[in-house]
Amino acid sequence: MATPRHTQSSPDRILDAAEQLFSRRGFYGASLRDIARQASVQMSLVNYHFGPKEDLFRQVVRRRADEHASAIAVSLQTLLDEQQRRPVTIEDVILALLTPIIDRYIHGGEGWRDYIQLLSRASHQHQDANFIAPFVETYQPIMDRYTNEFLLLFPDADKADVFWSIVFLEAALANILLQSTLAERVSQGAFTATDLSGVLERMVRFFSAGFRELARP
Amino acid sequence: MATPRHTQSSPDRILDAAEQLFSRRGFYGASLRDIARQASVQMSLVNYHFGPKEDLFRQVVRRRADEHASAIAVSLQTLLDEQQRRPVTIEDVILALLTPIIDRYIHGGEGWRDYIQLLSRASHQHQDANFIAPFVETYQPIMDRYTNEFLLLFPDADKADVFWSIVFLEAALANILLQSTLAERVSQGAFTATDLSGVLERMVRFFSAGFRELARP
DNA sequence: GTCTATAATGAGATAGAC
DNA sequence: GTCTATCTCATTATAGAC
Repeated sequence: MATPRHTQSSPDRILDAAEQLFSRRGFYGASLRDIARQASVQMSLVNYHFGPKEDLFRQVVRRRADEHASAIAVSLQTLLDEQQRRPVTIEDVILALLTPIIDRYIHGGEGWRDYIQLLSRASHQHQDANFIAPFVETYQPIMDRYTNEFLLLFPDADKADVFWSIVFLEAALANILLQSTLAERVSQGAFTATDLSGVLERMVRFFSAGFRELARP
Repeated sequence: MATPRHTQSSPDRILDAAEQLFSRRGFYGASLRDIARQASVQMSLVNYHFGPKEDLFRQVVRRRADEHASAIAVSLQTLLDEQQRRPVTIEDVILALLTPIIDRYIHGGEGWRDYIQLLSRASHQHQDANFIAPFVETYQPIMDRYTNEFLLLFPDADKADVFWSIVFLEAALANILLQSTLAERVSQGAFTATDLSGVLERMVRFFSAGFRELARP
């Protein structure tokens, strides 16, 4: 029995390396050569385990997307169950949507941070259908349910106002989680976006106020 | 005198083609081959006129960034001049910041839309210092002045709350202008982000409410 | 300024031995 | 499953004729 040089199997190491490099350099910028090198395997093994580059990418996405989509489905369902005992507010729904991903960003380790960068980046790569397809497939059903919930909260509002409010929320979320230097530049160095302490509470307050203002009939 | 096959000079055609392809496929995804083909020139001409790929990219950015940065500087100054006659509101400052870019997006033609996609994408590419450097150099000074103006509007607020509010605003702006399919997905086809009619007014209302809520001391 | 031709490198993918 | 070796193609960049 050979002593393994690595604690993880080759496929796992390849997935981890691909996740990191795709998230940092994008689909085109990350080469299979670099991925193989970082995973300490031969290039041919990547193709052996995962097929062509597009397939590798899809499997990188699926590994985390399924878990995350389930988590926001659960948090919404928990809220709907409570609804029988108390009225649900816009703050509740926003919190249910944001908590799972911000939790994973803060406590999920490097792999989750890499995946979340990839997810955020995908929201900006819509031209490339292949790039966003694995995300859309996974998230579309649950996001439709959230949209419906937002609409129910403001039954008298113009639907376009509610749609735009959701777009503003999702757009801000995507950028923040990209661990962007945006926060650092805005604050002129006073804080970084990596420091997400308090951002969840701030987003809930900020965007709830926005929803209420814009969705006023 | 040869009859020119094109109304534009070769360097202009190359810049236009590069702008479009960089904005749609990113820095790595757009090859010099494709850029040259789209500009109807030989590949060697690209290098002749603009040097290496990074230099070409920088010149694509600079062509529009200078004009846009000037425009938001002017709209801020106009506001500060009015300030002697009437109090300036958060709505005024947000409007001054957003109007120039949304105007250009709607009325500036394809070139401006391509550039704005590039700009939005850059806010997501912070790992690549070379990629965002030309943007930061141009926009940092004027954005610092806007940040200062936001802080002055809420003198009693926690500065972190104001910084985060700005991050939320800029993040949403970046995503919206990317002509993202996000809006289409959220509304389940009811409208597209390309249809930006009314988005300016909606953003001003939505984000003003968010600022006021979050910046309450 | 523009062309042809080509260098030099890196890309993704596969064949075949072990 | 893993390796070596190689194929084929696309990439950026440059040399040199006109």
